[in-house]
Amino acid sequence: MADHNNRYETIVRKLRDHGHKLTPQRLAIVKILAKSEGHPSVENIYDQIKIDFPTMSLATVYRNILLIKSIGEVLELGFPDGSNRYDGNRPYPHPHVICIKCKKIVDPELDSLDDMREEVAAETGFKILNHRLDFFGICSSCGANKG
Amino acid sequence: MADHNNRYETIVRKLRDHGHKLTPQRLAIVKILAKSEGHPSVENIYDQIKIDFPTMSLATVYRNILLIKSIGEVLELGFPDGSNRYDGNRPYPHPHVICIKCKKIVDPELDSLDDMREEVAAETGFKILNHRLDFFGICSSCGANKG
DNA sequence: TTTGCTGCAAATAGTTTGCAGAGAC
DNA sequence: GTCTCTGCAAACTATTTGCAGCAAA
Repeated sequence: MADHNNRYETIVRKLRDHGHKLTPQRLAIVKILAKSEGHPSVENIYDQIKIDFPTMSLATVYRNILLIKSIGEVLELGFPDGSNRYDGNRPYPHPHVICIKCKKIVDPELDSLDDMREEVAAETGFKILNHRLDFFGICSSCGANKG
Repeated sequence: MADHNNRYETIVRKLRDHGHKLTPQRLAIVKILAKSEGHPSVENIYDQIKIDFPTMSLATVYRNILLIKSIGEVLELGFPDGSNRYDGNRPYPHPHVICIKCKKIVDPELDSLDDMREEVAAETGFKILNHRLDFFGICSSCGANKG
């Protein structure tokens, strides 16, 4: 998809503009982040890259994700159980719907959140900088395959 | 406050109904959960109880919170950085506003969330079971004391 | 008296870090 | 040629678990 190529180019350019070197490992990680629809995990990224780079280290994945986060080009979805999922396509806060069975993560369309932000700011006196909204449930495929 | 006493009684009764023993350590943990407005952390609970029970173990705090969670009487707010905060007053999902400076957590009043749940369910085909909504920002006290 | 609970210490697991060699520019 | 990056292994830290003694009911 054209969007994914754009994302790849955008992130690579931003890395270069910030003076970071473009190693093959780094580019492989960027490529996966840019082209994934499915909010991959660190392990997921690591496994995909090990096919082409058998010596790839998990530490390198962690370090590069940290770097790409620092330039604002990936959204980290950390969960309290310690799992992490990454969105390289929409690196800004947006709601997620998570299937608790198959762990699929979907981006719903919701536009009432901006109103809510203002409502919360007005009510609490906080200056709101960020937010996180997750819905947990059962997706239609998992709901159909009842055990 | 009467509400807090009610919460304490409710949780103790539910523990007894489930056949759990009422040890002094357990009751001390319940008391803190029931009376706290401020969403305490495990360390926070631990430190408060050590004043009266110097031999109290962190493991006991963890085990009892797990138990109280299992009977649905405390809401665990786990954060991706590994920190945890607990709400023994409203043990059901509700939005939170978190100050990123002083770590204060406030419960805002928001009623548009139920509509959102239905909207998401209709749009994605998920059966929504749970949700989590956090706003992050600077509270008015921290905003006033600019460094 | 029975059974579950506590305290201690060790184990666990995802992530981070130190270091020496490799490689982008 | 310089300076960052990588891979490996060790370190880190919040939480969990095994076990022996203790205590609620």
